[in-house]
Amino acid sequence: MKTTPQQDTDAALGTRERIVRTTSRLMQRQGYDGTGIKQISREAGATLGSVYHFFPGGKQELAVAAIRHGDGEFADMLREVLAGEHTPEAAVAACVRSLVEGLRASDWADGCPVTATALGTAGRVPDIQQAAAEAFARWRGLVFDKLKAAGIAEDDARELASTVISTLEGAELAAQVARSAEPLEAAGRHLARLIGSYRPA
Amino acid sequence: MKTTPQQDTDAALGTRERIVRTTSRLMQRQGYDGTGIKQISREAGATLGSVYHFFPGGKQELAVAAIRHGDGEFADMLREVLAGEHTPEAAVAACVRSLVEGLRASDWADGCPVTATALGTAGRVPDIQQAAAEAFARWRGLVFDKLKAAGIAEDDARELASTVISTLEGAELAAQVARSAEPLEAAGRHLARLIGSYRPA
DNA sequence: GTCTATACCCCGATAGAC
DNA sequence: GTCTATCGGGGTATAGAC
Repeated sequence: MKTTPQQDTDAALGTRERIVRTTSRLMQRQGYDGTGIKQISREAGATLGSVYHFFPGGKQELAVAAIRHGDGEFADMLREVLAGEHTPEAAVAACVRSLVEGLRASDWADGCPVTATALGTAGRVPDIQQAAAEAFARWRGLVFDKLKAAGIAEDDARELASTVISTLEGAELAAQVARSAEPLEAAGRHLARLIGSYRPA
Repeated sequence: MKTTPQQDTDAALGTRERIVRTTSRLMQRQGYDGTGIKQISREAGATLGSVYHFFPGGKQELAVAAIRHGDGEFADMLREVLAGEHTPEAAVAACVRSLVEGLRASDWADGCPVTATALGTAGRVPDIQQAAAEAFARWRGLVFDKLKAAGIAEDDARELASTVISTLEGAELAAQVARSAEPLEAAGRHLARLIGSYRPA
């Protein structure tokens, strides 16, 4: 039985990991400025002293760790759906289904684990911007590999991978704002069509 | 000569309008939680009393007014480029150029005037979410009209308009994070190609 | 590593004179 | 409509016992 409002699987984790996951989840929903360190320590079941023990750099260091964590989570999901489908078109569709599922399960609250944090600090905190840029680049790289493996020319694949990630980001945002899966589903269909137009006969 | 750090054209404006513009500009860069009412009053050259006189609903009412203002600004830009180009493909390209110009001019700080505010308050403040949803819907409507006028079937045009707005949003975000025009330029080329694939012969 | 207490500051919001 | 003063609370961060 839990006495703190932390997430189900966090009980057996180390303190540091619990803090990182809690920070990631909170900043994903509330952004950087909307998330307080006291709230993090409360919901992670750690004292304020522990938080500053593991993250002496304070809130900025916490945000960077949270973005890296979200980066890894999303990359894992991407790798899984990319590996589970034969064509990149099917993989994009599977990715959309996964994103829709996550949004619905959270009542449209949990979008991209990087966007909210990165957007609220654009230009103000270089470390955070850097971590977000690395995340986006990693995700583009995973899509690029899949497109290239499907026989698409390298230059085309690189540009396409960029647009696939951009479009999924934007459509997830539109879905959150509209509280509807439609923008994501339309984007998935269009991305599949676009990718198909680049495939070798 | 100015003594307050407000924007150039704001000097002759009424107090209310000056407050709205300042709020829109600040929340666009810093988000809802990152923007303080005292900062708004300072940069708008209005006293705190004036701010609460015009916006008794406080910060939430300010945010809604700021989003409506940003909505109108972006819609005006959209109408202008859509009317200035014959084909929807050319219009999308012109739109990308306009977005890139705005990003560069602000050193990649000024992205979509709605996203940052809406994202940081997703689910928490229904009024803000509603205003953001209306903005997105309006922009989709403008693109829809252009696509339909180009002879694209109504159902296709509706879905395409959704993806055009989603992709531009996502690509602008990616461009901010990467501090590079590339994601937006790639997205523009791909959107033109996608639209072209729906046009009647 | 964990905990409590606290310093110092800015937050949103209000009151009431002018 | 404009202005100043202030309230109550929460923000980040630190100090130092255990």
